[in-house]
Amino acid sequence: MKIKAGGASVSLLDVAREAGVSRATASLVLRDSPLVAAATREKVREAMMRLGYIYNRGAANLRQKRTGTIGLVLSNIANPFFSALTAGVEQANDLSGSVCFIANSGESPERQARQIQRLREHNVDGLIVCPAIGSDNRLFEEIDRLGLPFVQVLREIPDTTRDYVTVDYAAGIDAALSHLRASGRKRVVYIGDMDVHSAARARLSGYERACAHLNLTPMPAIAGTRDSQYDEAAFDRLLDSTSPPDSAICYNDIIALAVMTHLRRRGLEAGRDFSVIGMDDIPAAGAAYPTLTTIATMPTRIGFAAARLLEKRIARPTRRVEQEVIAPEFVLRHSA
Amino acid sequence: MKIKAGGASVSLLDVAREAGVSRATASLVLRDSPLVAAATREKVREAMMRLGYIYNRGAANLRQKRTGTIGLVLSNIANPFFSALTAGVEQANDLSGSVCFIANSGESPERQARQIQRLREHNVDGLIVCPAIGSDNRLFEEIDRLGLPFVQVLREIPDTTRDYVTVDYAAGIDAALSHLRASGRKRVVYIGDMDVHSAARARLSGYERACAHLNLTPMPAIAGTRDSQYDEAAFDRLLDSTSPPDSAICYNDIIALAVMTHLRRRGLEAGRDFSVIGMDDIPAAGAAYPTLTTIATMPTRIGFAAARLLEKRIARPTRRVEQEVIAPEFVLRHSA
DNA sequence: CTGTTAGCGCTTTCAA
DNA sequence: TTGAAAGCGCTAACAG
Repeated sequence: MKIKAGGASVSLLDVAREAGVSRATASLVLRDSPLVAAATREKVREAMMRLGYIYNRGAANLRQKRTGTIGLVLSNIANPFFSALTAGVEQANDLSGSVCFIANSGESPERQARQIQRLREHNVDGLIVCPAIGSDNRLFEEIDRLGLPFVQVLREIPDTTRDYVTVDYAAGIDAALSHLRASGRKRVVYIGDMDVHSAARARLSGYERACAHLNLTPMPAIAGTRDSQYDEAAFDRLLDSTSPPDSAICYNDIIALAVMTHLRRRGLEAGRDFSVIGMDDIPAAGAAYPTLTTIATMPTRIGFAAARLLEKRIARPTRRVEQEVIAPEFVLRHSA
Repeated sequence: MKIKAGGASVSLLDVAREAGVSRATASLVLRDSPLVAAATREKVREAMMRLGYIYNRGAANLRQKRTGTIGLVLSNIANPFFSALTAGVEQANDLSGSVCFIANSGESPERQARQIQRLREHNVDGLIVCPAIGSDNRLFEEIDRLGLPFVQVLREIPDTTRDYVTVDYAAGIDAALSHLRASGRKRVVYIGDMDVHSAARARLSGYERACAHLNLTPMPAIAGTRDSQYDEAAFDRLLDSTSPPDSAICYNDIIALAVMTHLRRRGLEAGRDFSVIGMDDIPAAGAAYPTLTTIATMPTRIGFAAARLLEKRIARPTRRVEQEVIAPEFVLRHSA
């Protein structure tokens, strides 16, 4: 048994020599080709073991179109919602045998462009992106001009039609408002209005349509910010007005939890005196007191679906564009 | 302006031809070599722009030792703690210009081995691993036999000395117990004892040593499981005993939150009737009611440190092994 | 300062 | 069923 000196890696040629065959034959063994005789295959396999051979995909990629890598570009990895999404992508990848680069744009379009560029240099087979707030179309247009398979998640860039995974927010909000109405609430306010991306707009318009449809009078929405704060003063004014709300549906769980805390400061108990419903079902929602009723937006499932969609696109680049819509689940707990 | 047909990517040779120079010169421009004349550089740069050239690192990597990629193998990406850690790694990588593969072992040593194998095939420059429970030494021995730079985080494999980032749990627990004693608690129980990995053992022994050192009588620990459950029946028996505990320090925040919920069921209010302290400071801790006092284990900082350590190891493979210990922070809220 | 040449480790015709 | 030869896109060593 000979081992190459200096940690230099053993190549297919080494294996071939060791097994007494040509490089081409060894290559066929590598890829389980039926063309090679069982005995030869065995010899080669043994040589690989003996030398501790590691397949060099980098080299193989030079000759093939696919690299078996994809890129996942998120607007904020630290957010538990996105980590669940990542887990979903990872799960699908583990099944398909590809491996995933992760990148964090931190809501910066510049950083996002840099990351995507870097991923392209690494020859990823495709990209899953949750676009940073303020992303412009040009980058994405370039991506599909180049024919790089690409799936958008959650947020849609305007004037764009491509593979896309999103959540049927309207359905979730409809379920939530139905529940509120059934439990006697009549004045539901929406907290966390912001016009930053399609998901935020979809949530608000889901509320508006549900109100119309359930015969509830919509109230003016309370503004929110992209870092999950909301206009507490405006909320206070509304609570002190002559016709205060009796319940709230919030842009996300983080805002909902803040609202509950604020209500407590005002001596109101969420669930009894005022109903609060969040969105996303982050781990903190189940741990809060009272536990937060919320609309679960199924991040793991979103990630899994996006990875599958990307795989399909990579396999057939010209297939028609597909939009997958994940059904949310209404999670009834104690805050509403 | 000519564009290659069929989405075939433009190579450095195309650029060189377009600019009227040789491939080698173009390559130098690519890497900002001072050897090339300003005018030539400009010509080449323009040609790159014109053709929409994308640097192919895969090809470059065939000639160089480094690929500018690292692998991050975690035991559970969906856990918010690890997503914060990932964000830290990403941050360091963004600075150093490398890019990060992410893999999830899901606490399965087999899956972990498969993922690491896959990453090696992609020629990663190094690996950051939080070993799955039950990992055996062989895989890791092989990794450093091959001289693949490698940093362990949080959990230590027995009989091993290599680059390692961990948290000074003992110091955090000491601060927590000091606080409990100062606020009049005398009987502190440890909840979540499990002998699964070094971090779990370090947390329990931190409790034992702090008790000794602060003159508190240690109580028999309540058992926990790796999926963050604990032996509630045993806890009940202890509460009903003749000498019940007046406070608890828990293996992690998840267990601590469950303990608070259980106390409430028994009519006890955390913070007033019984003190509860968690560990890690996950987002849910701040959102709980009462808000959870905890020992923040700084996951982002851990990830950042690990990435830096790995970078140093990659740069100088023979440097002496380094262990970095992150200082935790005691976060005083309302549960204790 | 720029060009020539020789590979990196693999896959892929094509021929034997 | 196996082998020889060419080449993927780049960098490194050397010569000019």
